[in-house]
Amino acid sequence: MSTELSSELSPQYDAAATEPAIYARWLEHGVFTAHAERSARVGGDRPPFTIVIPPPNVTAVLHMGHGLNNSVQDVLIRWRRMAGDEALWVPGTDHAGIATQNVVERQVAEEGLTRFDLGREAFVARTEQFVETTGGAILKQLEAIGASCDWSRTAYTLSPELSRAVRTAFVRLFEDGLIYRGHRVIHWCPRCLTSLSDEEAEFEETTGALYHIAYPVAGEPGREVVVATTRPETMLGDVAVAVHPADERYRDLVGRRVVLPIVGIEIPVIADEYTDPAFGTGVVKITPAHDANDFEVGARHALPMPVVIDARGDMGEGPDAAGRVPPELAGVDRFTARDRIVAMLRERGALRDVAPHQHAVRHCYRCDTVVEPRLSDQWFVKMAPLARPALEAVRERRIRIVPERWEAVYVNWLENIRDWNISRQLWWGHRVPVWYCEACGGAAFASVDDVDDCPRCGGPVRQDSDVLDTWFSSWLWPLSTLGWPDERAIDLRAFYPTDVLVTAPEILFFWVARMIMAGLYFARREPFHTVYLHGTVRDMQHRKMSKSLGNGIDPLDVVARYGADALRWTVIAGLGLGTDVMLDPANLEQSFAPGRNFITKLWNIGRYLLSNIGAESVRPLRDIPPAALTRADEWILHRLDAAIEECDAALGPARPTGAAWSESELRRGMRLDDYAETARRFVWNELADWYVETTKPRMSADGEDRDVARAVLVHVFDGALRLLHPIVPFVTETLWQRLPGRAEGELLARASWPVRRASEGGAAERGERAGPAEAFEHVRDAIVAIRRIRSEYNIAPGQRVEGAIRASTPRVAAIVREEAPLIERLTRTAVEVVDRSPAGPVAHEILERDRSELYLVLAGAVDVERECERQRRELSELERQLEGLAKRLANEQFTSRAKPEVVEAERRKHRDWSARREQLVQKVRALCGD
RNA sequence: GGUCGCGUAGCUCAGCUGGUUAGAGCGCUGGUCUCACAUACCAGAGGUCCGGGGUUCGAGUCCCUGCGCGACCACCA
Repeated sequence: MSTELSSELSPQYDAAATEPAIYARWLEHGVFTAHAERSARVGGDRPPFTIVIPPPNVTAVLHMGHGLNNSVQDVLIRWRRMAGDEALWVPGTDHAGIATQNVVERQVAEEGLTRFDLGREAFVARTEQFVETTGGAILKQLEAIGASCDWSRTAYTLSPELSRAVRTAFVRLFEDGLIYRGHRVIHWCPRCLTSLSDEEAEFEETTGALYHIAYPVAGEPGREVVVATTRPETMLGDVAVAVHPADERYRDLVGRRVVLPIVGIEIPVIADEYTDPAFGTGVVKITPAHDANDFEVGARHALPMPVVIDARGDMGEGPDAAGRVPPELAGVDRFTARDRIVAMLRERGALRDVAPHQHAVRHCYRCDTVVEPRLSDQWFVKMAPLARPALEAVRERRIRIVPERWEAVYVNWLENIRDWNISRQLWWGHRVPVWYCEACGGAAFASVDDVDDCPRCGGPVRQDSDVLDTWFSSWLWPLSTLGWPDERAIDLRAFYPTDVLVTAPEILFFWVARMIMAGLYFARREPFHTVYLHGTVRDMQHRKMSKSLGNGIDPLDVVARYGADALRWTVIAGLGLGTDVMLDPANLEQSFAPGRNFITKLWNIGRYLLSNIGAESVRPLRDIPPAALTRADEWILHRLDAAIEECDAALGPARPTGAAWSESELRRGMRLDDYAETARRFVWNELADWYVETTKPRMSADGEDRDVARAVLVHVFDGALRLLHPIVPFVTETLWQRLPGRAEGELLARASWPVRRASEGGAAERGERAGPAEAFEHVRDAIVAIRRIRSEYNIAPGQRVEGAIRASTPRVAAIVREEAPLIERLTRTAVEVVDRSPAGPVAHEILERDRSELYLVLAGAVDVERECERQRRELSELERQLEGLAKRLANEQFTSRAKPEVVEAERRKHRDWSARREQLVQKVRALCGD
């Protein structure tokens, strides 16, 4: 990039060639690097503004979901950076236990091996190497979409620093009694060969069958009970059948025994409230080792818990299975076993019924295998004590969730929180920092540092072989990336708590809620004040984009074709609060047209500006005497102020003013689509469509006025580029570099966010300026009216016509008269202002006869008679409403019972409307002549 | 089964505490190569605000109900 003043801009903007160079320039100038010492929290003069990235899996490749998520974060970060905050966006990756291990296992499988063939150490080494060579590619890809992350702070959940944070957290929870070893039924993935947390075992609606099986009552030939089950194969592990204690039908059976078909052993009939008498036959089989509920029942009744299905999901061969699993079923896959058992039952006449059954079955969130409930020993975190403060943080508005409706989901989950299974039978991850002494057999202990000898007896120790759930490192992310557990770390002091967390609702429980718990528990502060949950990128059929459906869009492909700006603009402008973004993978052209077209528009405004300014320097706006400004100048400056104000309102406030969000702040801000739309409307519909057009004649005439137009144009375009930079950083930076007066090393990326010009002056000055700005609206209205009539009467653009305008007031007449040249230029209609002219319909008649003459009647905008009618209708409508309002205010019941502020609001409304009526009455009188 | 949400133009959605003529983008129709831009410009068409009832001077907005759809949670075998 050169900063030399150039009057030429290529006719087409070449994003692919420009963007990488601009990005390199930002890096070179260290624009993205945050300086902790500048944070007001450590004595600096800037409020910190921090976002931690939702770390993508280290082996992931960029997809549209990332594109959306990171565009949002970058908009916020760039906005705050320009607004003067010390902005920090922490990037990084997640080691992603199961996901990464699965990838490497697949590689190993291609060599005909399993991870067990390699052995733990070799497998982990191989995974490390794999991550080293191919991992983190996604971070490079984020650069392509313009992410302004502070790469000097890139973090990784399995790095030595973050591993230390993980161990410290584990040890603290362990010593506080919040981590315990539990023996119970958990979700087990027979393919990944590991346990899963409740959140990792996802429900999927499935149509299965409900099998009714007869269990003969022992010692009472001919009598039987029928149980219903969706999983007949688990019957091999049955230890009882249960009925409800109050169920009359089976009362006499309680305490008796029934014969378990196929296995042929006797099991007791027990009474337990868990049984629902209304479901099926009211008798339920109890398989404690393979069903979480049955486990509870089994525990209550001190029943044995034989395991009949092994870790791989095959019918077991272990000691428990002996005598229960028939030899012909041993080692058979659970689903095959189901079919065989059903066949065996049918053969023996024990199958009473098979009915289709709709139910939700849990699947592994990583490989989609049907989860097998399995009795095992796992590490759990006691969640209730952690959940309570997390609930309070949201209830007390120290954290807000946007959009608000997710708050209920959050609260609901936390109120019904269940303990978190954090151990995984994997090899890739943080190994559980618990050691067992082989010699003295004392209690297991946790340690931050590796342990070689038993601290009690000095004997040899053995570390727990499990690893921790990936999310056990992710939940520390806002802390660990900033230096925790070192409480004195400057980043931690300067940037924690962070500000906004941007993510998708899918990981509200997995990640967001747990981060809040961790922040409050380990650092006594909530980790952020805003959770922004955005929608999902979907195709035109509203399907989630996915590899398997082949309906994905590769963001890098979009960047290559239309540029990162086009991608960013399209997703940000299309992102209503909490709504999904629909894109058509089959038609990228159309999907990204809004972004591409808008960027082209910006580019062309830049071309116009530069071709009219050339290498000459331009006076700063503040050196232009206010009296020299034209109506159009005043108008566009006024519109810029309005745009700035609206953008600020759509985006902010950036943080709560107090310790918690106030009621009035709560629902404001984070409307990125409103911000984008406001900026777009300003640039396109106001700056380009109107202001630029008005400057054309001024540019071709020499003299003072040309300089004024140039000064205003540069000022306004500069403001527009600043306003748009967070969304489309590349093209705005490129254009901004070319504006007159740029010094070497000056970058838009760290220029200041625009402020309203009006706010610099006093209130009186603001009011004074509103006049000329409003006057231009009359000119605009006149032009639109003339164009419409020309279009209605099909007058060819080349054909000049004469028009007469009758204005509603002398003031409007004066404005139109003065601006006649401009009106003529923009409508190709010579206009004349007359005091008396034929009224609208008459004018049209003349027009029909002779198109060389066009009579227009202007009253604000349109023909006087229609306008008169319109105003009359409006007045009568207003009067009707006013009457109703008066009625309400006169109503004793209303004024005494309603809240005082409501009554006050109604009174105010009445006053406003009355004033409005006065205005209308005046207008109608002037317009209609009565 | 529980909780929450949604149904407004052909499509995707805005419409705050009820109040003038219900908006935007895309798409569509007609007209223009006007010296920054046809990836553009100008003009326009298009809505019984899901159905029914109620509250109100006034309902897209509040209440009830019916229909349709979605999300999250959940141990009904």
